[in-house]
Amino acid sequence: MIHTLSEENYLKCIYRLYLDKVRKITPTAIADMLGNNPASVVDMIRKLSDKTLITYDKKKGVELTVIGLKDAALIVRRHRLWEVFLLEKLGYDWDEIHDIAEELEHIKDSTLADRLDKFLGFPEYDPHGDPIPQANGKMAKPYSLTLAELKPSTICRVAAVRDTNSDFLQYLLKLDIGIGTPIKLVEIITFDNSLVISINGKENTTVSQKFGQNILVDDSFSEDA
Amino acid sequence: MIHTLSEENYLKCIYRLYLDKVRKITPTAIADMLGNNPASVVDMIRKLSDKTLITYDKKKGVELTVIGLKDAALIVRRHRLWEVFLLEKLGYDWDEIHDIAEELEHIKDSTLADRLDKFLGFPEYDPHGDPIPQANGKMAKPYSLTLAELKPSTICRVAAVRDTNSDFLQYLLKLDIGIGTPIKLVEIITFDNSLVISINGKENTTVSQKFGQNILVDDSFSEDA
DNA sequence: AAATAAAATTAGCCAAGACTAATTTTATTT
DNA sequence: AAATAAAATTAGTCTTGGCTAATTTTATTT
Ligand SMILES: [Mn+2]
Ligand SMILES: [Mn+2]
Ligand SMILES: [Mn+2]
Ligand SMILES: [Mn+2]
Repeated sequence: MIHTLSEENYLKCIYRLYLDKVRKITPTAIADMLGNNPASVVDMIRKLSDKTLITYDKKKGVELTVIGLKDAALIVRRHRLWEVFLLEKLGYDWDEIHDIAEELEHIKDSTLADRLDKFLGFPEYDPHGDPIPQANGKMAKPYSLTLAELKPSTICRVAAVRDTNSDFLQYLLKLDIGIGTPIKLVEIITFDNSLVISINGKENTTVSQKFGQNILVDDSFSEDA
Repeated sequence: MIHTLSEENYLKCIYRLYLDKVRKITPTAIADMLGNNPASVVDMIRKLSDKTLITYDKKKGVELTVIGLKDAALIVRRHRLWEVFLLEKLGYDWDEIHDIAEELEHIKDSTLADRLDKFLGFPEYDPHGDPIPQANGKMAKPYSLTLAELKPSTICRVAAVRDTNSDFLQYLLKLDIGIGTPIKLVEIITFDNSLVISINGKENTTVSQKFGQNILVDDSFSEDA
């Protein structure tokens, strides 16, 4: 079964809410995420239900069916593989790739994703640190611990970024923060929860709580001692 | 100015007719090529005229403006660059790439084509032997001499294929004919203009006139003696 | 429990891009 | 020159995927 571009974007949005463990996926939640009108969302919920990609129940909200879950994962797979391609092969910066991948993910061909995967050397993570779903739709657990949740004096590595907004990514480039960069959380300013951090051993910098909530970290070092 | 997917497909179609030196590009000619209804074509002619990509005059038919010509060439540029990518990097066969490139050519990003061009090593021809337009919209003259037009006993090389239909390309694969393959035209059967040819020095084979009209050849050997 | 607010749904409208059927214009034959 | 055929155009319809405005349903407050 093939899907239209719009159907795929809705499906991906529902998948994201599902992964974020939103207890009840409502028309308004979807509308907010896509910037669409709730009335339009209700229409699409009907279409996706008819295609048995989702179920909808006033009590339970929207839920993905087994087919819907797999199809959504495969769209995300294509998105993230194309992001790797754009960054590694075509030399784009990490703040430029998301919007292009947003179009490339909809290219229809049964073997394209797998060929791209092979060509790229079977990458496990995309340039933003997000895990790439496999051909069977299975995906590794995304990172979930944020910099803002750490205790002071903790040392960690940047594992992924939550936001792929271009402004945020460019800010990170300026701060010299990328995937893998070691960061030490020096202090939390109790007044506004600002974070004093040391990036890669350099002098201290202060960033906002919002900033810290968008950096996903790995605080378990097996390789780095 | 950005164009919709449909606008781009119409523009490309008109560009093709222009390159084929069709004396007067009419709504029916466009409709036939795209498999659309002439009424739909008339609608789109209005849209493309409003965007000053073409002019339309009952006497002269459709003509590309300078902008329309360049934009059309850039769509073809993207199509052909993606075809090279799919064949050389992802390992597709030459009969599989056209339809996928038909979608990829519409991806919108100002630097994508040039980056892809560089990544592929600035190829001059696509896998079907068609010249790839440059970033400025200029393109080398396509090959135009067909196998069916040669005199018997002529030896040539396959330079390009006119048709990118999958059946035709698979037939060529089976006959072991690709771009660059040497072919000798042994004899023309006067009854139905069938062609007796020798592929790469092998024993004679007979092919139809239609077949010969879809093989573009180079009969001037500078490198091959 | 009533009142109020928020969310969901319905109804109706719009644009793009396709179609068919009918009509008008242009070209070809006789 | 008429008759006929072909091509172009117009008018009206359909589907997809948006929208707004109005209504109904569900949740929260008071
Ligand atoms: Mn998308
Ligand atoms: Mn990403
Ligand atoms: Mn196309
Ligand atoms: Mn080609």
